[in-house]
Amino acid sequence: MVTVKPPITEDKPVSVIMEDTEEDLETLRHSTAHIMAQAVTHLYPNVKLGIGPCIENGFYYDFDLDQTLSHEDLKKIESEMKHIIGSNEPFVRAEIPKDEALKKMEVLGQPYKVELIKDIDDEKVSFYTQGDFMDLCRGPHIQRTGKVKAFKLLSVAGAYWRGKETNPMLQRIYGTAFTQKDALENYLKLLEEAKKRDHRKLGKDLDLFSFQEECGAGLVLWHPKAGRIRTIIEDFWRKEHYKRGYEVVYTPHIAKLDLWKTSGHWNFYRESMFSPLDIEGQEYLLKPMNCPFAILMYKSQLRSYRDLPFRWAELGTVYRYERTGVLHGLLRVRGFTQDDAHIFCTPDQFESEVISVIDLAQFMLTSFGFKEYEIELSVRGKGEKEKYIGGDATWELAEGALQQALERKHLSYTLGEGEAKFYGPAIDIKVKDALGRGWQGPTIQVDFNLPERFDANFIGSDGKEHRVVMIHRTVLGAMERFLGCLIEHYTGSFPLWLAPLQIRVIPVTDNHAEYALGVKQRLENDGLRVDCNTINAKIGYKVREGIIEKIPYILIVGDKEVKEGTVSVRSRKKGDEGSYSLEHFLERIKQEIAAKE
RNA sequence: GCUGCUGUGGCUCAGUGGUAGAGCACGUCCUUGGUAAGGACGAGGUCAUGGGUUCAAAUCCCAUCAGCAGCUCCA
Repeated sequence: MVTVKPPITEDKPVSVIMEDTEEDLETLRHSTAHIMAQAVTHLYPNVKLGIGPCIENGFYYDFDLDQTLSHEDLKKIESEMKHIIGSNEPFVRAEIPKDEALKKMEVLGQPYKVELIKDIDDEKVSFYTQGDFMDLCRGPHIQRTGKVKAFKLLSVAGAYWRGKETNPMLQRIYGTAFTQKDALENYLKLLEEAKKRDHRKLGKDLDLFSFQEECGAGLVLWHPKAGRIRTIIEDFWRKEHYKRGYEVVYTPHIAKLDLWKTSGHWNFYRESMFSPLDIEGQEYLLKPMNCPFAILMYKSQLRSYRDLPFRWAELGTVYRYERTGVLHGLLRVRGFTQDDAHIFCTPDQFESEVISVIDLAQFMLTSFGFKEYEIELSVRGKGEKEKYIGGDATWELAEGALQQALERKHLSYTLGEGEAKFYGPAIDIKVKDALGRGWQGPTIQVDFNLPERFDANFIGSDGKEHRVVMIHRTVLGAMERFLGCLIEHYTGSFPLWLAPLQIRVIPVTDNHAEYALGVKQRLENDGLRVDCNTINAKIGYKVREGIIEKIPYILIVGDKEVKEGTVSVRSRKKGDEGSYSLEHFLERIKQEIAAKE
């Protein structure tokens, strides 16, 4: 494909032949955005243009229009785009002195472009023109509009000008483009597939959880099947924590306002907290975090360096006020249970503690089948120190310590500036949902500040008081979000060890019901989760029900099985597998459970 | 919170200014059927909630609640 690129050395445009690469696709999409803007300008001459970049899977362009765009309008815009593509106009690059460009955009009534040009730190600015449409743009672009072979406009949504909440809201049209028609179709199919994996849909279909209007937004009702999964996760979680020297603690859901003032939450986290409750004239707050309780517990007696580290784990349910628009199924809720823990240690122990938490987080993610995740080192943002508690020295120390732990583990990570918590930097691990959106799961946060605010110390070997180091961490994140990610990860087909119902026994006729119930009993005696479908229906029907419910194993028993003392096995993975003795089957699934497959 | 869209029986959805429909699911009965839907009959909805317009509203308007896409936020 050929692209029109900005000049490399000389003051004139050059064309460069390129392979069909990712960069190439970006150029195509960016050019398609320009064509869309041209089409919109044709249809709505008064439009004020914002910006129109390419993004991960396509492009968008922001428009300021008097009327709101509907899906019907998208179709009109699409057909106008097809005209423009059909006319096969060339993209022509031109450089204009900045002041001239400013005048031009003012005359054209394009205030957003004026603003953009003013921010450009150069004497000249570049424009690209195709046909009757000219747009401020750095480039590069494809050679002619006719090169666009496959595109589709996907949605309209509001977006603040330059991403600032105080700026006017523009209408953003999202679209995508590919070099080949089948690539576009594949992408659209992929989106359809992703919809089927959506945990909100599967949660309903598989009767896992619900939200009820009467209950409130962002408050999860865990139905029995999800309850079962959660119990399995929690049991596993507890076992693994005890193995690693953790103790399990429990703390209340509310505490006096003063506690939250001391901890700093009242000053730094108030907008995420629900309003105080009045209890006998005292103000109490619903907890948004578990940490102040842990530190109170720590302070309940004098601590010696000989006792450290303390590793106190807690499945702590917290409540955070989230604005209505940000709620998202199980992935962003208002009440959730963190698989929290607070580690109190000496400065010397800090690094090895962080490393073992990283190990535990990796072990947990691997156990639940997550192979891909991103690690981010979340540090303070530049020039916004007022958002954080604590002095520069402690922050730098903490940030450096986390970074060192990551490097010691040879883990690749990205740096998230301004992503730190208000009380300290963190290592955040993100897991992706069906649509590839990242959600924070495990997190390891250093806190040199709470110990200071609560004056939490230990007696060192020198007999003097020293400030204790506190680590907050989760290795799953929150139970709600984790379940949501699990559902999408497995498309609702949970591995045997997690499946709420592992096995269903189906008798061929009423005559085999007794045998079927016996099989069920036998399997239940071995701790398996089994039911037996004795309803009056043909087995094809019952098998279908079992498949839709994504049950890992369906056992069919009829005359043959009764006579031979066997079960006919239908697995979710392989389908009909023929008959096995019950003992053989038991052996097999016990192995599968142990392997967490 | 902001922009736009949506809200009809358990689920998926159709429908129109004159007092509601389909399929699936559910119940009863017939059928006893070997690996993705056997048949008959039946029950089930104040069309999210509260106002307003109208002779008349589930259908139009407003507000609230809830959901969806995105922005912002969060992380």
